Amino acid sequence: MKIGELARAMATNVETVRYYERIGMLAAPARTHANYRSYAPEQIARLSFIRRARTLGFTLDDIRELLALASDADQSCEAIDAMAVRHRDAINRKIADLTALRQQLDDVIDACSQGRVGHCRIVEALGPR
Amino acid sequence: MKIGELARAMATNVETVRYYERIGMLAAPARTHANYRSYAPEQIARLSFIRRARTLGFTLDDIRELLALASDADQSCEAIDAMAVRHRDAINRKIADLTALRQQLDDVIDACSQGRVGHCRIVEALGPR
DNA sequence: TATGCACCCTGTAGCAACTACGGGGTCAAG
DNA sequence: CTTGACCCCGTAGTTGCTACAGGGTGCATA
Repeated sequence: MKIGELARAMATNVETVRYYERIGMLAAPARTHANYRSYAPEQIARLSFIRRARTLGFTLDDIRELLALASDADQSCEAIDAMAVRHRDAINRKIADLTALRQQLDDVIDACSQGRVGHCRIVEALGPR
Repeated sequence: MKIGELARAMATNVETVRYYERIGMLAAPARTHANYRSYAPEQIARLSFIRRARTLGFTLDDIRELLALASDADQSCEAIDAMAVRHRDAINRKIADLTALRQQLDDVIDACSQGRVGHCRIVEALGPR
């Protein structure tokens, strides 16, 4: 599988795949006669894992760790579970922060009475003190 | 006011203030005899605006635009209101994304039965297909 | 007076996770 | 045989800071 097909299949883009190779998230694949990258099923699966974990918000470092943990099938699931829980907690904090922030924005937006900038509540809300 | 006092007052740090100057968010302030930056009230107010808008999640580009709009007190408030609303919508989308993501994480965490990695639902959930 | 310490200066490089470019090679179709 | 879609490499840009390194300044204390 060439890099373009792979990228399309993973809904990512070619540069990202090459980037992952450069930083060691993916092993360098075999090359065709024309020096094109040629991906084996194993590497395709690994990229799939990486992309899915990324869309779940794991960092590349998290994913390195998850992959290391996942590579030993006999190991306990505990560490992986713990990572997922930690990550969920971080997401919960992010949601809480954004919700508070939306409330503040709602407040300034509601206060805006479509006047002149000189009396704009939004501008005032952002001003000093 | 020296840069250190300013930074403390704004709960930001010195490097950030200098960074804002470098990228043109803040004008270069006057200098003391010792070549120390010396901030006038106007610039302090501007930094306050920037920091408050940043904590509300506006990007520096957004803030540049807000500052430009806010600088003409006679102008209508409309454009500023529209920016705030656009921004709130973006935050709402972010909250929705994170909430969906938390649901997925909850699912895999609930499915995890503390077994071996070979059968870990989290690993499976991230795997190909 | 010396000296220590907190503060200030500049300039550059690093972070995460890509994205975009420039300048070229390869391959299949028409 | 040329056009277009693909591939290669290397480097630099993005956002919003943060962290040095290697120096200067200013005030209090011994």
